[in-house]
Amino acid sequence: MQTFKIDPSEFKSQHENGSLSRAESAYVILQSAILKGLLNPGQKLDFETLQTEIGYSSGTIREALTQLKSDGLVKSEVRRGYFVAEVSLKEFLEITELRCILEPLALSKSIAEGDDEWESNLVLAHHKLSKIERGSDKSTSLPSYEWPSVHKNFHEALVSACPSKNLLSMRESLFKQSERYRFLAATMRTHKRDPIIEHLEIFQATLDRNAELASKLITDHLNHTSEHLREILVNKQLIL
Amino acid sequence: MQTFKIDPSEFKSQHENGSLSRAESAYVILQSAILKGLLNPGQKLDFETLQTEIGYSSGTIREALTQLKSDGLVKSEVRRGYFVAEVSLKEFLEITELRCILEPLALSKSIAEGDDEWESNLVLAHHKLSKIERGSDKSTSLPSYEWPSVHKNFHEALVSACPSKNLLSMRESLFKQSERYRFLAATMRTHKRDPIIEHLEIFQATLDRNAELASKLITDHLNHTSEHLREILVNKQLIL
DNA sequence: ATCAATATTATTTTCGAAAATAAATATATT
DNA sequence: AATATATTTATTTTCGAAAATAATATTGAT
Repeated sequence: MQTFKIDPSEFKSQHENGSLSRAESAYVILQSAILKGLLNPGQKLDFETLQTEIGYSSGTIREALTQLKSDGLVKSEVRRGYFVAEVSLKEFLEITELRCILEPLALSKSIAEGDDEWESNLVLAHHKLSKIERGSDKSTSLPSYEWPSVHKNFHEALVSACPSKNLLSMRESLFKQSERYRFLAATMRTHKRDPIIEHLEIFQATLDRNAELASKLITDHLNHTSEHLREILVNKQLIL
Repeated sequence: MQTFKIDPSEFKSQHENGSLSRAESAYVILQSAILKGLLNPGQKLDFETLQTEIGYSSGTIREALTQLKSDGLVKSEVRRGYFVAEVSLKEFLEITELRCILEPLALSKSIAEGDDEWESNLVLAHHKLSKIERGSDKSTSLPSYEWPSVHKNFHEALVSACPSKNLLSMRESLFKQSERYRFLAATMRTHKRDPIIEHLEIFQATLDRNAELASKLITDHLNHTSEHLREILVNKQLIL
């Protein structure tokens, strides 16, 4: 019996606090394990192991896996069980292409509809991100473990005023999948100059309510990051 | 205790034949009931009723509901249970707008990649559709109960060679949601002239591998159908 | 020794009862 | 009578054991 080296404690607390059901906790735990690469692409996910790792019953685990499947992070075959979804360069490029269509669309709608609350929330989100990216929290250059969630937060704040729930959930699903490739490349080098400037420019164009410019900038941003990741992934021969 | 008037027999057989798990059967049964409007928007879905209607255990029902939720056909609140998703004109227009972006994209890719098998499959699908739409099966003008699945099949055949699984699953999800509004309007008047011609034109442009024209035609098609449905829905005051 | 048929083992899938939680009702207190 | 507290009832959520199915190993026949 293999072990997955998952540490459920940080997520389980949310269940103890009553805000999440157990199935949801299990979902969050597993999702994080897959995104972070603790579970390898293609790996079999057998209930026995997952139960002992996470602690919940088989039925609860099963519900979490069902949800993960709809995120595209897990695949299943009838009466064959569940597997971590595979990764490929082809898929990564497809995801990027779709993001380049949906992100600017969501952003434009958000810009058109965003109210004062949205605006201040965005200012806050960008402030936190730029602080971390400039490493002003601490003078150490070690990549902040918080960066992924703060970065995610900023991009979510940008589009959060978009009224189309469908669009937002598609966007979120693609964002999640991209995160997986980012972790694979393990390039949380937030001290690079380009992304910092790009985030700032997107932020400013959005506050200026310049949808056209903001759309162009976010598309460029996605393409740059994608190209950067692609190089690393191909060099490291992590995906084919 | 309410009853839903669901007839599970037609879908259950698929489970008996071994091709589907029970949870998947339950999923298909419930999905169909929601799409067809047998279950009303906003309606509470309590396990007891669903169990007696469909016959499977609560755990199996629960798994089906989890999947339905990711299709956007069902919503849930923690420890409050499951509900049929609401409908609204606003959402319908959003769905149409997204379809107008994703369908042409998927179609273009399909045209670029489609092989001979795709082509002959498409010819067949269009043949079946046009046969039903012209009512040549029977001279009665009663709307064929098969039309929805044949129509769905044709649109699926168009895009089936698109290599992006993500794009296809988003497209499918939007298609499903649109179906709901179509059933609501209950306008399976397939004898109308416009949609028949439109299907034919899309079909021809696709076979000609004219991605640009095919894209334009499918967008127009979606907008026309949408406008048609919108009128009916608003007139009947089915959605606000 | 090879292949087919059968038995064993390992996993997934399903079930329905138990625990946990929320809603509704009743009781007590001011 | 109105509000707060306790009790009951109704539902959802969780669990782990039983049934179903697939994978593996064993046996027997050619």
